[in-house]
Amino acid sequence: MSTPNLPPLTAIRAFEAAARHLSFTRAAEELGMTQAAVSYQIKVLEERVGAPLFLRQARQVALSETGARLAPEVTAAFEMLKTAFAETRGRIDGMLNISVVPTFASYWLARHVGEFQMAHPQLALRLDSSARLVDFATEDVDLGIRSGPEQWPSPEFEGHLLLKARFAPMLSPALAASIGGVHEPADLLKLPLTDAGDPWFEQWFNLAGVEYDSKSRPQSQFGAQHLEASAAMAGRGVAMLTPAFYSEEIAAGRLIQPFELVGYDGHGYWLVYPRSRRTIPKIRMFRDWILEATKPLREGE
Amino acid sequence: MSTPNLPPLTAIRAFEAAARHLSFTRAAEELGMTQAAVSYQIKVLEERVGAPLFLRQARQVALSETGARLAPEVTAAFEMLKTAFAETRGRIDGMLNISVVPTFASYWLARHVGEFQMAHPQLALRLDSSARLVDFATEDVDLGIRSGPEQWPSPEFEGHLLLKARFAPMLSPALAASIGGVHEPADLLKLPLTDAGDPWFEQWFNLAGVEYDSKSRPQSQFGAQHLEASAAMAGRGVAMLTPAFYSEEIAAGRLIQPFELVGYDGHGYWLVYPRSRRTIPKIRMFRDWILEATKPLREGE
DNA sequence: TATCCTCCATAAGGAGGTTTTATCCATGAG
DNA sequence: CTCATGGATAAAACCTCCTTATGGAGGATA
Repeated sequence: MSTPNLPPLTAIRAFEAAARHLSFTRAAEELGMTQAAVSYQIKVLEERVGAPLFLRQARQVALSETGARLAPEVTAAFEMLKTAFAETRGRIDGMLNISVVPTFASYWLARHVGEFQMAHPQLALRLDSSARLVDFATEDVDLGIRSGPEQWPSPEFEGHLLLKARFAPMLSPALAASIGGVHEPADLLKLPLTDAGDPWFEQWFNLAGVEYDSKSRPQSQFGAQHLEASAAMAGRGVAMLTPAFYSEEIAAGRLIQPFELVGYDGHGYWLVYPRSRRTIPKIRMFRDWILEATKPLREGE
Repeated sequence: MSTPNLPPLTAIRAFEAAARHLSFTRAAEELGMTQAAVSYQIKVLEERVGAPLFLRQARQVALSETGARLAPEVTAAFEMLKTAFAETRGRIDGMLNISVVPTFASYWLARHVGEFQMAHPQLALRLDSSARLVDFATEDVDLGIRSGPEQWPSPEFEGHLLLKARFAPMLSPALAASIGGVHEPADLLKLPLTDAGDPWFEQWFNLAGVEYDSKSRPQSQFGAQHLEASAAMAGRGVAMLTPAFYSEEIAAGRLIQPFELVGYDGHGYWLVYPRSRRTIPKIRMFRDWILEATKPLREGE
């Protein structure tokens, strides 16, 4: 079929309201405009349709036959639109999609997200844990938690530092025992490293006064700290981890941190989201919550 | 429920088309606007809704979850509107409402309307025959056929003279025979008149050189000529009728017009309709047809 | 891998559709 | 008869919406 080009939508909307109220004046009130505007729009529509839609009677208008046939259909269509957008609004407001780097997801968020859900039970949370860099334009994500350098440099994104990514070597008690205990930093080099190419190793050993060259090691992949942690707990090597994440593992004896010395290269975990969306309630709710909840992580250092 | 105020309708329309095509460019083509305009409208809608509706991917856009939920509903709503207006158009274009004064309806239109319907079978005709003055604003009427004075005086109505309302006395043959035949105008005064107050009687008798004073007679009601005609044919009196309407009755012997003398006071039968609607096809069709079909009535005099 | 092509985003500017203001008219009520 | 209500209309202001122009990103092509 060809294009039966609809009449101007504003005119249709005016007609719809007027048909419901059988009054231009009340329709104008509902639509937040003047009676004159409604009258004009109805006239426009009547000219477009080629027939009167209302019969102007004394002190009131009545639907013409044409108008009477049209009105229920039009009202129904608008009803559909209204409910569709209302539902959408409800769904959007009630659903929070967060893309989180795996490490943060596993070792902090997983353990604390319950607090947020208790505080905001009306919000459904959907966590997507992936190392992929989130693109708010391409993916369906409200908030991201990413690791990145000191200043999150972007005019279009808002960024909040959640936690500085300090690091220190960790390993399983069994692995330490296998070489008679780890007493000085150099001892660690007697053991396998979970990700020898990680520049953190070089930085930390340099800090500890031990020579170490990462250039000769395999390339690291950043952001997979949780995998290294698993390997370390399994006793497969020494991992360079962020202590704040693993206090429970240390307390439980699954990991030990042989030295107090921690490195820091300016990287951290950031909460990020499009600046344009910073005032949306659910965004603010989560931001406020997580900034408060992670405050101990930042203060302790 | 409160007013869930819809987002701008133009934005919704752009979204609807874009969602169907999964392309802003093609949506713009369909809507007869530029891609930039669609992009802008989508953006407006996304800001209103508070969530992205499309995921901008390379060389194409995809619906976001929100968009995907919204799209079918919105499309359905627009579909309703389109079909509603399309049907309305069909019904309007195919239906012609005419309000006709009874006399003209009975004695001319009824006998000729078949010709019009043969010529335009796609048009459904609805004839309303009433003496009431038609008000195009208050009633659901496309065309009117009324009687009125010489010039149809109105800037907002178009008027075409169909027939001059000449008049002459008529009566049934039986009634004429009852007084031994009608030989001169004054003979008519021996018989009852169907509507003695009709000014036409006064005018005609004056024309005929016979004294007659309508002031003393009961008040006439104009436009009920068909009633007088019926009365005359039933032999109940002499009626002042427009000869053009009753040629068949005369030919059939149901009425006789004893004198050639006809009166004329400037009144006539007019086709009238709102000037603003003069270019509508069905209006033009009927106007052209009836002007042509009534041409003999005007030429014969 | 350099270039082209496609598709979307964005800024600035302007036209035209909407709306408002102000007023008039008709009708029905008090 | 006067007032109140509801709609129509004209003129002018407003502002939304669209266009033009341009840029950027990502595939496609060679």
